[in-house]
Amino acid sequence: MNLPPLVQAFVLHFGEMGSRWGINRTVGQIYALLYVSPRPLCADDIVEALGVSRSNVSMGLRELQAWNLVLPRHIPDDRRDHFTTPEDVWQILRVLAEERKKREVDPTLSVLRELLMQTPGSEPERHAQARMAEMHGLIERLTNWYEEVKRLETERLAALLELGSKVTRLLDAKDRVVDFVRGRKEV
Amino acid sequence: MNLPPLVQAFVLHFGEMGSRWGINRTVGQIYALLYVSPRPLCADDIVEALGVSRSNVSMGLRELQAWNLVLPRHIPDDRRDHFTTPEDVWQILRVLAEERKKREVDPTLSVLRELLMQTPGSEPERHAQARMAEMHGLIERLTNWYEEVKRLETERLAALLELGSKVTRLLDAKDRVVDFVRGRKEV
DNA sequence: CGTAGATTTCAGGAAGTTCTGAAAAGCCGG
DNA sequence: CCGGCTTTTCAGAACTTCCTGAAATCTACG
Repeated sequence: MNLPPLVQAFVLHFGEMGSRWGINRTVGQIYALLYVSPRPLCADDIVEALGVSRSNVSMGLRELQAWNLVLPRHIPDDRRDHFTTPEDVWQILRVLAEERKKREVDPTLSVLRELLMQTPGSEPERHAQARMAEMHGLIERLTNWYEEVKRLETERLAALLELGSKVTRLLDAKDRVVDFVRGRKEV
Repeated sequence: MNLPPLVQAFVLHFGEMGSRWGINRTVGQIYALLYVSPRPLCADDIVEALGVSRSNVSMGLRELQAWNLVLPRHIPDDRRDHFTTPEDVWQILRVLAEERKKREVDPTLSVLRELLMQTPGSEPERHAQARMAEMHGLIERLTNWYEEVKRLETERLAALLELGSKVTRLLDAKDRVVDFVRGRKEV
């Protein structure tokens, strides 16, 4: 591996975290490298920088493309494919959330739906199904929320985050106003 | 494996998803089984139900305890330890979020902080550090939001989810009111 | 204490994944 | 359609993780 120390530390960390994130070391390193790189890199650049085999890089890039985490970029007068990550970290977040949902949540949701359609044949099955319904309900709320929020443009998403739990205070305020108005009508 | 079909399907699914969630098959199955079970189970019950070795169950339970995902429950007149999952799925969600953050986000955050303290020695390093700063900023916003939201009791959390992106409309309304009031003052 | 029941630890085999070099397949200008 | 450059595929080596049975340890009661 042949990189400035700051970059190397970052790349190595992503490699190690890779396994916790369900991607392998090389894929993590490639991503980290592309992320901090000032210009798009081609496979050979990556081989050079990380000191892994050419074919490993090829498979890694393939996987990152499947995740929509890297973008192909054409460099004039160079036949080799080059890759970058999106500039905007919020955009990266969106892609990441979408892909993880697709892989980690959606399959479970569909299995749950299927199992909830069936008729339980015994008391333990009835209980199990009730528990599945609870889980299904929770996941569905979360994904509905996510579907709404993901459409927000960055600006508003940031504002929403900034607000945090204070939102509920805002909600309370609204409720008080509504109550107040109702009260006046009823009087 | 010796389970009613509904339960079996659920357990098998969790086993398969296990690998995507960074836990192994057996751990996933044990969790699923405890989750749908109407009463706490002991290790032998699990061995019986899943058809895996006793020691495997022991290690699985150990890991689930490390994740705070199962609770030991004492059964009168039975020396064996029994385990359940929390009743409340919202509670489960909280624990899950907390543990995943601890394992998947916090280490990166601390590495980023460290690297941002260093002085870049070259132009590529300067660029890399700027990118790290962007990533750090985003993660910090997200975790701050999370820290606030996780304190909400279930009721309010649910309300917040229900609201979804409409929050921003509420925000807009507030802004309009503020602008209006300001306008009147300035007139 | 001693002992029966319960749990944990651990070495090593099974299963799964990651990585490599070599060979095959694509692609493009001439 | 040839020849050089690039990318992909793939079999198997290297490595990692998972799982088991056997042995060690723990624990509570008589």
